[in-house]
Amino acid sequence: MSTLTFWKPGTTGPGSTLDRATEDEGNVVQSAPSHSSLSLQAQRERLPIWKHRQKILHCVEKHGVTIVVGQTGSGKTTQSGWASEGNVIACTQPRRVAATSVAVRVAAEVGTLLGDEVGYTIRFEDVSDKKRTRICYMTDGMLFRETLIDPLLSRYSVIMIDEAHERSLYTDLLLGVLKKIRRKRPSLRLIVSSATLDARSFSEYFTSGTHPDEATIISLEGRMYPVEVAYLQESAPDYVRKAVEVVWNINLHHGTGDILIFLTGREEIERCLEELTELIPTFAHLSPLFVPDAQDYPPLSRLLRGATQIIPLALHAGLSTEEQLRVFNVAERGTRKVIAATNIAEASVTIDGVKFVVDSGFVKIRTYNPTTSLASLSTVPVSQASATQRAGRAGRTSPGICYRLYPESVFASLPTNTPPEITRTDMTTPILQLKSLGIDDLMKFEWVSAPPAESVLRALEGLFAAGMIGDDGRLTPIGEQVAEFPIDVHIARMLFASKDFNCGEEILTIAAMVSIQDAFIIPDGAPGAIAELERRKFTAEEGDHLTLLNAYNAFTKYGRSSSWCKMHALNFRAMSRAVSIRSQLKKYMIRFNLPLHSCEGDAKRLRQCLVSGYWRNGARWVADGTYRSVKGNKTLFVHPTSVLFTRKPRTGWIIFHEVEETKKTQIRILTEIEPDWLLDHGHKYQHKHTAV
DNA sequence: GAGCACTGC
Repeated sequence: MSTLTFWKPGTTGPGSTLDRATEDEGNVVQSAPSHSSLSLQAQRERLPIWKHRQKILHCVEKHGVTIVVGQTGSGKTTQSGWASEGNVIACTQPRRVAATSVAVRVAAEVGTLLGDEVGYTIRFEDVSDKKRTRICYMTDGMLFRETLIDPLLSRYSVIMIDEAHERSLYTDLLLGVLKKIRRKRPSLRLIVSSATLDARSFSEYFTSGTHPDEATIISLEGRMYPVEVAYLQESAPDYVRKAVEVVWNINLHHGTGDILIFLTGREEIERCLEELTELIPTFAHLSPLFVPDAQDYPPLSRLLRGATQIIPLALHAGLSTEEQLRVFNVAERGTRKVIAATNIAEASVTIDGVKFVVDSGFVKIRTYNPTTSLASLSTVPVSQASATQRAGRAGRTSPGICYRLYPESVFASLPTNTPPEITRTDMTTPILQLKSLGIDDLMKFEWVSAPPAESVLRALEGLFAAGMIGDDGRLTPIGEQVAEFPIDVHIARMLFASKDFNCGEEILTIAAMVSIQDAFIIPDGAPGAIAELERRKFTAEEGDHLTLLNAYNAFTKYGRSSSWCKMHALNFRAMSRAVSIRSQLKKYMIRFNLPLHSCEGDAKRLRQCLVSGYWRNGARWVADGTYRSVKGNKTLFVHPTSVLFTRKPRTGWIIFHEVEETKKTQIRILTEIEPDWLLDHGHKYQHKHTAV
């Protein structure tokens, strides 16, 4: 084992960007607690916002937009005039768990029942009362959706956007719409809560084109412990290996405290934990009894006394809920948890008790290339903001240390922030929604960060080709309706087409099933082979769409139980989500008078209907087992999860749900079709719009 | 014959 030398430039003290306290996190939704006055007092002390409420209220009264730096939660604004007489305060979060857990806490603090004065609204769950709720926590996507119904958001007097620095797609869209709303309705007050680095740009955004007093910035003290940052003197060629070495050294030289390692994906996490457990028996079996004379091995004896037993744990989104919850078990005395995690641990999941962070400095990020219309998943260096956030994970309950597996010079060269999601995503759905809001001139829309012009163009072209917008650039009647569907544009288009093919019932299920990820759980090794056999029971020879339909129907038939899923290699969480999505989409189908006819086992009709949504995604089988795309003749590899992974389709032609570039260009969720069906749509397209 | 960062409606 090589010795590691880290250079320690000093402690990051209060006032730095590390000093940010986040109050909203917590993965586990708490049950509504009943507070004694003592614990209520304790809660207040934990919420700096309570201490600073007068300061915030003062700003909110004086300025249209208040940017709050370093603090979250809107606590006591409830008791101000802003929440009286039919006025409601909205408070948005980028994630569902955050929206619910903050609502639970604030309800307890205010001393009301959840869903009464304080409530929350997230997809599939509305725990609020139209008349009584004064402060409503919600996801930013939910509030954006509300603008489609009430474009001025007239029921709200104050809107607070929390975690704005994360720059989620809907945070950005919401900020853009809110700036527009404030011109028409200046009485609406905004509070934007962000980390230090972005505060000024938010303030500049809201003051540009208005008067300089429009926005103000206030800074609140955080409550976090200092985190010492150590850098490697040289970059490691293999950061997984290096992470293992660093963890082992921490284990030898430092006292108690859990270790959190940031890696990029499941494969790395598994390798890291494997190498780590390989080390454990190496040292553990050399217990003092088996060492002939400890005096002869001073380093080893020191090691044996100093080494704490480690508990290796993985944390990534692919795990079941049970497996994810294991990271919250408190380590027994004399042991420490070593958690190898993806970016999920950066903001979504907070683990207290972590004293050491080991940061690889890399992250997997999804980017959309508008030129090729391809989404790609690639490993890139993290941003400084991200690295800072990761380091902060070591100082939640006590002072900590963050080991960065790269030199400080590399940190200095990292981009300041991760590019906002809106700049690296397919804009088709967002643009349809903005059009539905009456924003027809996208050139005039004030983006916080503009998406690439090509992205906007590509989206407009696609919407035009799909008949969602007309020659005048405005929404067509069907475009208006599709904009309301909480699903991808082309899938929504397919739901409308089901009317012509008499298969609404089945297409609805397929629409829900393609919206979830990973319906099947196929683990590695021997259990994987058994799971594979289970999956074959659902396999339809026509392809994956029908296989998913079979799985869904079996799931509902056999009682929607978690144990049944376990037996049949299905992901219970994902399947339950599909049930919720289906019932939500069904409401829209009824509203738009789309019949819910069954195709009565006529798979041909079903496949024809699929082509109406997916005709742009056609491909042809070639002898080497890969496919060539109809559009662009690109080589496409079948994803190994497909039932057509090993089989040549009878007709040689397929449509697919999505394509993604990883190491290869892969297509997921395939169905065999007749080439004529594709041509029919192609002709229509060519005929209607000559410019492809 | 082989693989999946993370959200959201």
